[in-house]
Amino acid sequence: MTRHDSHYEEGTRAEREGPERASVSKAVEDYLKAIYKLQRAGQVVTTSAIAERLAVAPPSVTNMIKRLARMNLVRHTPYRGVELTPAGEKMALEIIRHHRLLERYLAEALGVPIDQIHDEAERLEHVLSEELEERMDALLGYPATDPHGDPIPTKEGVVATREYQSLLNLTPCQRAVIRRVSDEDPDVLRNLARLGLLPEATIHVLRLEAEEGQIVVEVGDTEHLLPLALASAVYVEPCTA
Amino acid sequence: MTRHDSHYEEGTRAEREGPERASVSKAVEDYLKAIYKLQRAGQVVTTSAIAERLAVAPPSVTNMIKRLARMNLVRHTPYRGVELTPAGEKMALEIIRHHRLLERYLAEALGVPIDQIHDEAERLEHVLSEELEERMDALLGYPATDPHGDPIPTKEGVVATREYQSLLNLTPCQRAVIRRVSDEDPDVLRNLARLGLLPEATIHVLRLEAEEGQIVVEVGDTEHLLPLALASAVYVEPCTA
DNA sequence: CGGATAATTTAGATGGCTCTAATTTTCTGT
DNA sequence: ACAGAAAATTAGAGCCATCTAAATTATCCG
Repeated sequence: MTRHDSHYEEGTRAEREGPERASVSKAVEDYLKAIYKLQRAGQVVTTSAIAERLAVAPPSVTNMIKRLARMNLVRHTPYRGVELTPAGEKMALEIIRHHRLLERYLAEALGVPIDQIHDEAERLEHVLSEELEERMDALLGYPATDPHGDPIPTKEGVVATREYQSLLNLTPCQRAVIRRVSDEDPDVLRNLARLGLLPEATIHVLRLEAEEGQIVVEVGDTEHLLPLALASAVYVEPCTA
Repeated sequence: MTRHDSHYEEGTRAEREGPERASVSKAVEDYLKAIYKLQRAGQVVTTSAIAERLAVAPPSVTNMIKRLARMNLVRHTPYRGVELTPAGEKMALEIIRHHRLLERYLAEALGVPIDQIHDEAERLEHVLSEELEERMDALLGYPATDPHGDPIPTKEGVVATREYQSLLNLTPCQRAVIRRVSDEDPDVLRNLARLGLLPEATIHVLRLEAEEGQIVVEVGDTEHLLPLALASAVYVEPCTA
């Protein structure tokens, strides 16, 4: 009866919270990741925030929250919001690690354009084995960040968080190294890539255009007028020289 | 209301049989693949054969068959068995293409041992985008077979089927090139790999041991006594010299 | 050819994840 | 401090994919 081995992998096993290996559905992983990111962005994580992030109706969230609470991945105070337990946070970080490692791999090994890697990784992250994770990690030389500049959590769940300042804060004549670009909007990302405005690039602020925070920057040998939408997606570390 | 975009992707859309793009659940893909393989292995595809292959109870199969029939992926004659429609076969071949391309990629680009590639590919095949498929294909130089020697269907759904004879049919002193190894049993595969008995290897049959079809073969410079379990998993093309 | 056996299907249930509509609770502004 | 608005939850439903138990249909053999 090999039949009974494979069908109850999704969730049921995790409920008796064995320390074994938590096989969990894609939906659960998506919720954990969303909660983690909202939590990290400050304040309490509300039902509606999760709903919006996952493009799901609020009652679906309430429903899932209850399941997550039963699995001890989340602590829920009704009407008050939700908080990851250590177990939940660990799981969230594993998924984020998968995601960011995949992004790096897709960009580096397969040459996938940076504005597409997010969506690809989004689908792959749920089926990446530890074995493959390890192989990709080694092949890439154990990278610390993904192509957007976001830190890749370690296998132990440690995230090297660093805050960078917005490109918008720079003043004319300053030089800076791009450290992170927002991965929110693929369009923005595609345009940044076209202009060479990606992490590790050095830029030189030439001047500010009066209206609406537009900035003229020099990258390599060419100068570009950056609209607000682009400039606000770029985070930099000013050169101290 | 971006909310309504993403939730009805699994199956529901395919039911109104648009010629657009069939987003289909993992389960549907698994059934199609199973039916394809059983169909190809000859005879009528029965409910119980599918059930056994997928390690699922027969009523689950009946249930899914009805859904597949509604989607026009399968023709079902109650109590008589099932047959893929052209649309169903095309879809099955796409998945098999994904699977075999992934196997090749995992082996070649990531160095995953041959006895593990099947299970990895099994999970990845359902989330591989056309974009990534194309990139992997190009990177590998458009390979014709997977590491077990099974043909990779083209994007158009053409499979270059070739029949090879079993190693067991060879007679002493014959030389042959291994063309295919069965991917059924990972253990067998691991042992074959350990002995260098993989596709493209040239072997030399030294003699047959009396009992139970054991065979002594030379691979490279060393000779091995192959138990039946191993020998029967190897398919060869005899050298015509 | 007809009854026993095997295969298939129907019936009915469950769990996961989603939805809308209705209700309850919390927040907020005057 | 309270009424109206906003947020969260409950209620009730549906689809997918699975299960077990029971009924039906096909097959096979004496």
